[in-house]
Amino acid sequence: MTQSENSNFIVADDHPLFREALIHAIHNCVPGAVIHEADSLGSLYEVVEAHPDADLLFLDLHMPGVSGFSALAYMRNNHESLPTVVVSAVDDPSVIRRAIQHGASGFIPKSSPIRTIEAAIDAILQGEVWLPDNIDLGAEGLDSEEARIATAMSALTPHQFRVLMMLGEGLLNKQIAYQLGVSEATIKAHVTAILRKMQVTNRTQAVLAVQRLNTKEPGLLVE
Amino acid sequence: MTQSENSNFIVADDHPLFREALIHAIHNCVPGAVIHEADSLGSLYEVVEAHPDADLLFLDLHMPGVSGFSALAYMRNNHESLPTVVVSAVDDPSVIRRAIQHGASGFIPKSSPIRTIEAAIDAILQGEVWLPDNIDLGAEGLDSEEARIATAMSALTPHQFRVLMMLGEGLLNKQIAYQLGVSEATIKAHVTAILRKMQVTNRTQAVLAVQRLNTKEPGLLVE
DNA sequence: GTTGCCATTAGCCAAAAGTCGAATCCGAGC
DNA sequence: GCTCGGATTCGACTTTTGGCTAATGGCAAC
Repeated sequence: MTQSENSNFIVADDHPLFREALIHAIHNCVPGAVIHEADSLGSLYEVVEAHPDADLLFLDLHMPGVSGFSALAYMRNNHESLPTVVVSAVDDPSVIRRAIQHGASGFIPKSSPIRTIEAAIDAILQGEVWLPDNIDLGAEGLDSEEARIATAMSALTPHQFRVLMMLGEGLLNKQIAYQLGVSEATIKAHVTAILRKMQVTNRTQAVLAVQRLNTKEPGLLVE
Repeated sequence: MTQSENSNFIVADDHPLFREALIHAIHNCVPGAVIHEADSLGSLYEVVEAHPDADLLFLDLHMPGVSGFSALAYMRNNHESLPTVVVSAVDDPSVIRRAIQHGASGFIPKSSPIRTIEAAIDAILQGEVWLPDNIDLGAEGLDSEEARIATAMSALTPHQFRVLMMLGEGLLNKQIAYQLGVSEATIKAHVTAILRKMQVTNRTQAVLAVQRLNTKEPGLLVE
């Protein structure tokens, strides 16, 4: 019961059932809340654009069109005034830690009991950063390479970001153009811009960079 | 003290210090053991070829040239008679589970005390599958997509496999050709063969497939 | 309004990627 | 020795990428 003067929330999750459950929980916390839904990267764009005044975004890490921290990184750097809570089925401590480091205002595991979820929503609306129990954020900062990629990626325009995600599916320029309903020349222009901003020289490297922001653990490369 | 009639072992790890420690432990278990070392994918090929009669391979999951289960999958399907023990700094239960499912004869976390490592070596030489304590293999089989990729990958020839790993580093055909000392046309031919065997249509998709065999958790895609 | 950024497209070009067919090499088996 | 099949190699050819320029329209800030 935090505020009720027409609070605006956005729930982005591709699982209708869970979306509904979450919305229900939100209504319990904020009776008069207005809630907008998104079930994919595309609809998230639309909803965020249509409601730039939203108070809070509940973001799933896995939706059609995006996977991992890409969307979170992008959101945090392009809509700074919109706090984002990550809602995810993965509740690995390192994933939680990384979500917070990427700017999330909280992390709600999907496996949480409703009571807990409601407590989380309340806490976050109070401005707290809510985390599951037993989570030690630890001192270790974000992998510097990962941070660099996140920053580079948030410099992308919405279209570019979307194209990048599609590159990450192994699609051809031609296929991307068709799916987005624009000419291949446009996609090429976007890709060129993406490569420049990401500081890589070809699409494969761009895709590899995106992979580093997946929910899986970071590089653990040579050490 | 299991056997000592000229046992042959291969230790593949890019960390000299740890390699030495492991060799020392092996000698403690098998006094007269002959040990061959590899510190990269390239040298692993050479050593395995030079000693096809080896009794056991200790394989690190992260070496220059390979990362994740790729090398394990390849080894298991191309040198079936050579049992392979995974030695890794990552000791996540799911990683251990997947290593076994990819055919490893055991899993030794690098963090183990020497005593434990020696016990593990002994056990494995007796033909047992050794695992760290508290590991429940569980019933869940390998992600079917992951299994498909592993199978496809083990159908690759050594050269093709190597090229695939280099694709996974975002290298150009030209760079791969230079590093392997052959013409670009050769690499292109390899790549074409790789794409066919992996059932993908371009290098980006091949790289994405390889990524699925990384130490990180499997897909957890749409669900 | 003007300025600037973004998105869109075309056209051109060089480089890279990918396909095909063919020559060569090499080990297993006869 | 010989043959056979697969691996490796490569050149020629087509398609895809990616860089560059330039022009258009929309939108937001100044």
